Amino acid sequence: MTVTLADVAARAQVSPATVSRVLNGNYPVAAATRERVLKAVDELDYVLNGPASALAAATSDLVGVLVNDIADPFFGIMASAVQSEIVGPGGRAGGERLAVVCNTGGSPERELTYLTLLQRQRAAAVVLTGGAIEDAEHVAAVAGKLRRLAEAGTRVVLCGRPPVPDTDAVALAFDNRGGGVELTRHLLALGHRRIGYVAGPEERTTTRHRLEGHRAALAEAGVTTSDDLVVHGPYDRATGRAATAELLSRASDLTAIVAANDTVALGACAALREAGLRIPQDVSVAGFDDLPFSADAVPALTTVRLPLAEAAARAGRIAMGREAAPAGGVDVVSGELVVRGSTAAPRA
Amino acid sequence: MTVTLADVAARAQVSPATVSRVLNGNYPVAAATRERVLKAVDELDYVLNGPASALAAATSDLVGVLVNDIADPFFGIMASAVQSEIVGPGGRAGGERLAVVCNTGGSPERELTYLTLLQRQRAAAVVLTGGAIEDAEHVAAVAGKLRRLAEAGTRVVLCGRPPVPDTDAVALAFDNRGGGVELTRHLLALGHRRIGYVAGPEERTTTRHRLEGHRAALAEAGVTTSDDLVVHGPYDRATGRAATAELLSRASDLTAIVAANDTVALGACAALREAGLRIPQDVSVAGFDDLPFSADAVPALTTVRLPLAEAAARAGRIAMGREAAPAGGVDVVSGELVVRGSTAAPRA
DNA sequence: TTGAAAGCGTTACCAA
DNA sequence: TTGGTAACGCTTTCAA
Repeated sequence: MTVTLADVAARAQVSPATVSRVLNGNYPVAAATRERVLKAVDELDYVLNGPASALAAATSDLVGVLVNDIADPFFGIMASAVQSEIVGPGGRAGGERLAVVCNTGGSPERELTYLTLLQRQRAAAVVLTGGAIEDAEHVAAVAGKLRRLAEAGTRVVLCGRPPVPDTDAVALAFDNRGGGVELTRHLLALGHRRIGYVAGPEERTTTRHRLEGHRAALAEAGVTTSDDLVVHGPYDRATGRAATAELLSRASDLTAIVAANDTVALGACAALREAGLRIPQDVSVAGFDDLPFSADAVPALTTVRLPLAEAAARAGRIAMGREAAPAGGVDVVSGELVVRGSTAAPRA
Repeated sequence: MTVTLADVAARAQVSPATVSRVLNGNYPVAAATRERVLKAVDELDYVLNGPASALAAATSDLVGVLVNDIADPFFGIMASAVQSEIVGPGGRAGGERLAVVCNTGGSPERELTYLTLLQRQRAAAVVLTGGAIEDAEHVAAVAGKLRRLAEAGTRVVLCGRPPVPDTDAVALAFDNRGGGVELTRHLLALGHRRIGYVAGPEERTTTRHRLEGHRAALAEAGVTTSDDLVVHGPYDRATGRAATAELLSRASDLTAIVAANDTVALGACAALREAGLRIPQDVSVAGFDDLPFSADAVPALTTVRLPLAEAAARAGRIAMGREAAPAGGVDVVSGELVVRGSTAAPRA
């Protein structure tokens, strides 16, 4: 029914082994023979059987990408960056790897489930993006899974989360704490003193690090604040909106708000608009990340640019072995933060 | 090195066949035996070999999802909806299917390449999302590929694009023309007469249908327009911005702009802001789609809601055979359009 | 440079 | 209900 390697071999008058070699291009084959084989492949409209190939070679051309929320443009960009970088060895047409995007929704269980599923697929590599959950038990479980994956030959890349000990996983960490410091310093320099903070979900490395940076900047400037001015929630627009409304009710003298990420910042803008406040005249909004849609669509946004897309791309490259993994398997991206935007000084 | 089915069988004192049956749960096995097997699986930390399984069963648990741009929230939502619906038969934990998200970037070649790659993987299903490219040669090539995929047992779902003849692909078409009519009627009812239109890329079904609807609504109201008021471009923010600037320079008396989708609408808003115009007081912006971030972040946006996420979810279900395919394999979603938002009448 | 043949780990059919 | 055992289609030594 379906065309197999053997069929191609028969038509090209060579052995299956030769056809395999031509197709994989990793073995010397006489030019004339190659032509003959390629011709047969074309005539029979042959398509390699991936599973069979993966079974025999003990590795597949699938690359898993774990994201918290694929509907969030942030992760979409990450996924896209990874996808564009995972061309396989040789880089010939059709020899590309396939990205398996796994939506964990921030759930620890699903994270583990997907890791198992990818292990089952004998994935060539797995890229975990976004902040890690800070639960000792879960961290240990993930570490175990990653170790097992690595043992089975799967390259592991952590993008935007801290390295995992005892693993040869490549870690691309972002300087979230430094970003938090810089963002808040920026607002302080403009004269803001009452600053609300819409933080991400609790028990997340990104949330904690960014908040730490925020507090450090305030302390450094001798500005006192209170826990009242911090509200936690998921990285979505609804949270930004509700949290901002809550902050306004708690402290009507706020002049600025820091949002955990761009999506949250958009929600914050919506809440301010609904409250009849103008941005940035009445309240300035500053957000992390640098998503394309926020940059000029919401010019009031101060953006701390964490070069995530580029980093993801680089992570993909590292994962694919086209670049040596840095010593220790850890590579911290930092010092590349950019503060910009059009936040304004608080009204006199 | 790695644990195999045979190892589990040995430890549980049963045959490999029995272990396979327990794992697949699609065959009667004595409760006691099942327990024993499950225990062995757990103790050995066994993970099924996907490729081997796929080879033997002649089908994999991968589902391909083709999108134009995964960084666009629109497609992120589609991908997410599909992902959440593709639980395999039985629906047991760990028995889930994996979504392979393929970023075509709107390129015909990549579309075909990915289709081939998915064919190679013996994907269980393939979901093509977004408008189709209107090039005869390419359409024929895609149709051929889809036919071949179907022959190999892959379920094919078209989501947001027209059905493909001579294929048993399930098509979920959106009423783009109807949406276009409704959107423009809404603006006309508000009193707008000079309306700019930022269209999507040319040679795309969605672009053409939406624009046709727009023109039909104008004609129906006896409003004359000109090609000057239509600018084409990719579905991105930059296009919305540049196109809007262009439209303003061509016709300074515009009072409303229709954007091809939400992303483009955000860009249009940015351009208006840069031009010193207010939304919707000076110029109203109306966009297609209903992305979460636009609804309240840009309250000036009139939204024509094409229930895409739901449709994708439904498509996923159909694809998985949990729901009978409609007669003829075609299902047109229509009559569910909702016009809402806060566009305003033009200034007197 | 090419061929022959032994796996790779499951599934599914046929018996028992 | 369970076991034995051919496939499944490819890769990869080992020889020639």
